[in-house]
Amino acid sequence: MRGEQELGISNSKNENPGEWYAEVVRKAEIADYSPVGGFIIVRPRGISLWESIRFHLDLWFRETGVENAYFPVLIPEKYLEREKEIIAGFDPEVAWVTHGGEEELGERLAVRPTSESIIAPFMARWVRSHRDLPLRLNQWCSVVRWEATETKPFFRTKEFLWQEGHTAHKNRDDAWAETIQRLDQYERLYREILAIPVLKGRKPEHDKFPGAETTSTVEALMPDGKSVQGGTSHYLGTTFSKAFEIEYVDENEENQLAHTTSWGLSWRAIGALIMTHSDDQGLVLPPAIAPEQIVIVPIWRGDKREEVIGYAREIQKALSEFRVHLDDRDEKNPGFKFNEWELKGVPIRIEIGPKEVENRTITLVHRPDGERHLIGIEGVEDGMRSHLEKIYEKLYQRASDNLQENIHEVSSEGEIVDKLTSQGGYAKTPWCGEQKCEETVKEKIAASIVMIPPKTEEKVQKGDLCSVCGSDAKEIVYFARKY
RNA sequence: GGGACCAUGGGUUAGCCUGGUAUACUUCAGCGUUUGGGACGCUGCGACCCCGGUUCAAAUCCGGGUGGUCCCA
Repeated sequence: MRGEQELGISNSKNENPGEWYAEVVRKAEIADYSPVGGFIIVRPRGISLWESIRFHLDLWFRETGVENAYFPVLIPEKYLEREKEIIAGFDPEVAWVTHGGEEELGERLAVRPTSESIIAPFMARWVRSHRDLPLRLNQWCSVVRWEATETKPFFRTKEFLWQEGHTAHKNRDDAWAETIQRLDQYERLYREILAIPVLKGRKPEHDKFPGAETTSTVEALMPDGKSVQGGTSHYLGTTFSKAFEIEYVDENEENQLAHTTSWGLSWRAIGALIMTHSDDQGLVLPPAIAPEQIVIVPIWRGDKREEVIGYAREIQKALSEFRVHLDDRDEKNPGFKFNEWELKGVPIRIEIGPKEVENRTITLVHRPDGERHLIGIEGVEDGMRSHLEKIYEKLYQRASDNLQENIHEVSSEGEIVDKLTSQGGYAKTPWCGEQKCEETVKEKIAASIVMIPPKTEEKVQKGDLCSVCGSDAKEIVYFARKY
């Protein structure tokens, strides 16, 4: 039907993923484009997703000793310059404030691209003794990075919402454990809340956060074969402690440098969520994050209206532990409502008509695949819980299958190119550690090393050779095209 | 970092080549009839991305911006 095309999604996820994604984002009322290129306006349904992510992460952070704080959006240039790698790494994409009203400022102010350089000096002030450690701060805020490359809602925007955690510890072991703990929490968020499996590992030397000793990442594979960096956790060693003098007096009354970490997860997670599960009907959301978990659509005929609506309200009440919406609009017919709520991604639809009223039943439909059930209303709450769980399983399973099927073990440059060109996903292969070998691949197919798995999981075997240059391999790496 | 395509009411679009009154569907608002997969009738609101040029006259032709999508590195 014509009307369907115009109201619903007209691009196909398979054939035209870029347009499809843009269309889903706008028609599901997640976001709009801003008049300034690379910025987006996030609508209530979109922010609701972010708030849910924030709710869960924030809870887990608190349970593990993190306190929230807030630091200003503007950072003096002098502060930014105190750590030379930070300034070198971010300089090309810093937005500067130069005027207050008509008056030119004495010193220009950076709109924060990240907050290490404003938080570290205060950590230095607050930390005096080993008794002040560990110090764990987090802030929920937005940052601005003036990206030159093309932007895409949530995946790459010049301003984005994120959380940035900053911690200081007595020694390397404590700080390292911190980075791993945060990475695990990111993995948990993707798995439990977003129904997306991720791979954990570290970034190669040249792709580390400026000033970091190690950058760890969670990577998620999108259905189009590209990898998304879903969150990062940095072990900063004493780089920032030296630059900003974060020192403490230890148990033996000796001065020591603290070891610091930082870790962040942005609304890119929303992009990954949309891209992973949604389809040609629109958004698909896992139950844990859906603004409405269940929508009830009443269907009446003639004089049955009051009876049907009354029964629907009864069901709504029985399900009050869930996020339930009763769509009792008079002016829309059921078909319209079905399509609209599918477009918006509500996991479960309950249809209630005269038949259901008469038999004390409900018809229940799963959003991801249209699976239908006619069930009685005794124990409907428990039933609903298990249906929501099943929907989660379906989504996670499908994403997990996609990931497993697309990790290709290869041992030559030709295979890397072939696999990533024909199927996408990850090319898992031995690497000598030289950047030029990565460059060789990059120039051919714009794929790079996105992740190096922990040594405990993937170790090079004796005799493994770098698949590009053929010299002795130092580690196993994952090549992929990335967002 | 290179290249291609696109921009008309809230959404989808016709018109552009060959300059002159902007097309239709849909959404939206009101009223009435309606409800098991995007209902129907009547009434109403609503648009040529921006700046400049050519011209009596520009949605249309030319130049420059801005924004979006894609391809390549």
